[in-house]
Amino acid sequence: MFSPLIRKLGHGVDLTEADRDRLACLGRTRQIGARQEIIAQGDRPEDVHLVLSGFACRYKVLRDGKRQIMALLVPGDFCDLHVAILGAMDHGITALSPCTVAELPRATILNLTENHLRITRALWWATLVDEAILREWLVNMGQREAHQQLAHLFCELLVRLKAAGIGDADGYPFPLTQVDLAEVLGITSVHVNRTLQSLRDENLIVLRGRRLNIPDVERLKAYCDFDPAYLHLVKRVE
Amino acid sequence: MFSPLIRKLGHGVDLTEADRDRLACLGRTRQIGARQEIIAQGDRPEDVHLVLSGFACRYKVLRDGKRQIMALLVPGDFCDLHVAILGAMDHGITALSPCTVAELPRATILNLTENHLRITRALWWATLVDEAILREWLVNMGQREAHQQLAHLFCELLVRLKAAGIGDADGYPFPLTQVDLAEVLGITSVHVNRTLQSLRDENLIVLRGRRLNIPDVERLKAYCDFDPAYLHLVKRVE
DNA sequence: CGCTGTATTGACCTCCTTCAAATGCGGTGG
DNA sequence: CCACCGCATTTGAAGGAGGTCAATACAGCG
Repeated sequence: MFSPLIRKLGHGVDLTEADRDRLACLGRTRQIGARQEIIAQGDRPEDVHLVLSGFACRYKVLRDGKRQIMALLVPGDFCDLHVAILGAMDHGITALSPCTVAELPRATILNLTENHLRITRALWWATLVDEAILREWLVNMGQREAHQQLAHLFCELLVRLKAAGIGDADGYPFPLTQVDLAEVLGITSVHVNRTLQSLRDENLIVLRGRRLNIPDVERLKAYCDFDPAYLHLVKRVE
Repeated sequence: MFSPLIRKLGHGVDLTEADRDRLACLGRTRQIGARQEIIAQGDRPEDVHLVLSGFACRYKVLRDGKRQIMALLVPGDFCDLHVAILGAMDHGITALSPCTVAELPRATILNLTENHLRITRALWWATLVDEAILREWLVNMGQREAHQQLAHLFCELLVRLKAAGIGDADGYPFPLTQVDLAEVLGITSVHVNRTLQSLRDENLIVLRGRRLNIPDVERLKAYCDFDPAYLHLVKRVE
């Protein structure tokens, strides 16, 4: 049930069989429809939420109504591991597709982290990877232009989804609309549309029916100068 | 000596007098010249670095030579609290002005966090605030245009520096060049220049001799829709 | 088979970039 | 105190990436 999480954490920390069992079934799950709010800005959720299936996003809405998506959450990603420390949520979380979400009582998490050093490290590792992704997104927005931005995002998701056990070597389910993509990259949906078309024309991607395929992964990576090191998902030689 | 850190942490967690003493003098300090590297990309530093005075930045350089600054580090900010978990640095850290940096042996940090729950929480809180700042920067780059971006950055620094005990109610030392600013915001230095001029023309800021003054803080905040909640520096009513 | 949301297109506009040159300024040495 | 150097700031002109607005086409679905 929690396999996307366990799978992902395995890339950062060596968990024992017992650790895996402890993580294997905590709390209850909830189904969430596409476009439904999971956690609202300002909330102080009692439980920690974990995405088990589907896509969700962190976002902020400005006073003028513009929305920026600050993270895409895929299976194995936590929504709000931080809220216990920080107090209220300074942003919202919404499902982009139908989602299954686990609700872990805060006490369970606290108990785990107090008694199991390796699990604590694994969770900390996960939050640091989230931060590293955020940094790379900043680079993406600041220094690359639309074509490379999109390509880079597609490459990132390929790696992240593989780590969660989703999709295959050259494609994955992709429920985001062009408006969603625009809000991720900080550009217009009109411009996303035109940029996608040109990527398609160059046969760098095939995006159809809520699924993305990448005919030549190496070519796409080269196109946007993608280096997966920041994801910390490849165990390095010590 | 460590007062900027202690001051800052006090905004997030209630430290006891004893906790403060424990944080008050750890490890040795090092002077770093402006434009000197503090930690290089790919390093695996043995010590944890903490800025005590001056400004530094996190950055990444792309293959084509373009540089994106992903964080400004001011007194009280850690450079690499995360590296112990994550392995190698996936980015570099450079001094933007002459800096004093404390080098805390990793063992000291580990020891502190193993034995003092409140300090652990405080350090964790600090990394979460860093992450929250990163998210807001993403919003800034994605949704605001240059004028508001700059204004927002200036407002953020006013609050952060005050929390570290630097500057006064309406201004602070500001050693960044226009090129640095450009690399923070993901725009050209030429455009930074023209944008600064127009902010000056509207008397929203006074930037001269490496010092920034804000004649009317409320007006500047309103101008860029600044809400300091994301900094988690104001203790909220429970 | 109509409804609703998403994708696509066109025309026009503007913010920001690019390139290149000029000006200003703080520090240093004479 | 002045001349000079290197760096940062400023300016101009021209071009391009991306934005805006609004209409149209399309697709899934009850």
